[in-house]
Amino acid sequence: MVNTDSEKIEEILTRSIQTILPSKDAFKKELLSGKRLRIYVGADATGSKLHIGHATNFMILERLRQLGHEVIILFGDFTAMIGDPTGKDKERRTLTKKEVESNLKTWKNQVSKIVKIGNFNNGAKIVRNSSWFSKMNFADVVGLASHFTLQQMVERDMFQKRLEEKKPIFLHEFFYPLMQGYDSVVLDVDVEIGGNDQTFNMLAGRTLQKIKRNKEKFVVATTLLINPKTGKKLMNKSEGIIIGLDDEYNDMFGKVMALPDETIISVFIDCTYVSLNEIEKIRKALESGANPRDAKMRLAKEIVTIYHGEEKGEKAEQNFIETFKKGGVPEGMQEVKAENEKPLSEILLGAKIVESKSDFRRLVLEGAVSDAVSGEKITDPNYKISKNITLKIGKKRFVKIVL
RNA sequence: GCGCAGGUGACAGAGUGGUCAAUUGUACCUGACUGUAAAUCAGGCGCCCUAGCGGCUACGUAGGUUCAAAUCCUACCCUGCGCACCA
Repeated sequence: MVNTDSEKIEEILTRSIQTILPSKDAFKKELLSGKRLRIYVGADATGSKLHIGHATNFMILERLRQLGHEVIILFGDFTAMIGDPTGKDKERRTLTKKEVESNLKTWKNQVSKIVKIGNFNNGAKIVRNSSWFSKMNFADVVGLASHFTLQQMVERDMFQKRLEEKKPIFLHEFFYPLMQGYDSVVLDVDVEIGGNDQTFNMLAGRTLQKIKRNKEKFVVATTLLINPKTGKKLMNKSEGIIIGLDDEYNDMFGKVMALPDETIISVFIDCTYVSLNEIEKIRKALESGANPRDAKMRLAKEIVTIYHGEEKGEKAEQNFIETFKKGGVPEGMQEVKAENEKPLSEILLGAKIVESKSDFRRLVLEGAVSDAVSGEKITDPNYKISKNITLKIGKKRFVKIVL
């Protein structure tokens, strides 16, 4: 039986949700009806990386799962094999089967930190869309396309913009909404949850559900993490910091600390389990002049705890205090094995810590490389390794070189 | 198919024979200041080395002209706009 606690439902429908289509009331009514709904979240399998922006959707999914609804997580392996919808990519990379498999594995591992997956009381099911798309033939595709008009497609903001700018729009880009929409039909879902940048695609699924099954599909568009100052998306490759769900715990903690202050509250809401009441308290504290750093420390700890457990959360916090407040050396840093008398530049290049020897050279000349223990700077770009050494590169990179 | 415009570094966008490894902005990196935040200031931002007014590779692709090409010529590929085609 599903839980129809009105208060609980109201909270779920408020937190991190921007819009619900056709309407929040209609969806709430559906949830209150006691009917067990089938709900899904999809994500492309392009890389194995999921970040805390994705987590928002999975958190909502999990809340609904806990109410007793049927929950599906869609692994977009087929969509990934075709390429990126923004069309800009020149070499569309086709993933091999092996890559897809390994992506799925890490992906599953990350998602399971948030959503209970598996064959026990109401665990989430994982599906992949290659299982139906790879079987479709061209006639099927044309049939699917016949449900939409050019005008509907072109209405989309992103296309409008490109039309205005006279930038190319490739035909295949119209297939992404179609494919995503078709996922909904195959899975016969009642609800889809996704970031608000996915609204158009999710609505395509709503349209198709109506046509194919004469059935309503609710679209839940969640808020994206944005930097209120620049208006740009956080967790965006061009904006810098991406906090991956499988980031190493110290790294994760550090990345959260490096988030802009203005985003603290929204990250609390969208990426943690801290109650809204408590977040409100934090917000008020910040307003009345509390040091944002402390709020961010709390935030970082909460987030690390979700993905690495409480113990690591504590540890990351301590490490952070040791390293950055007191200027010490963090625990659990990357270790690189090296031969005696080997130039440091080669060692670091081999470990992909620097991009090139020139890069290393620049860093040395900028005074960015030092012995983390003694604090002594390395000033010779041709420095050869002769003993175990712990290096600090810039402010945040630490490496231990072991002979 | 024809005509016109265009293809430049992560992105945007200058440059139209030498002084261009390429103006500028954003992003990014480093230093100072800090709270591994922001703002600000300073520097950097293709690769290699024996580090120099050094070498190599790069302005869609392939050739060519020239002492010298991102810049000129030819062919090809790709994009936009317009015209034609409209089965």
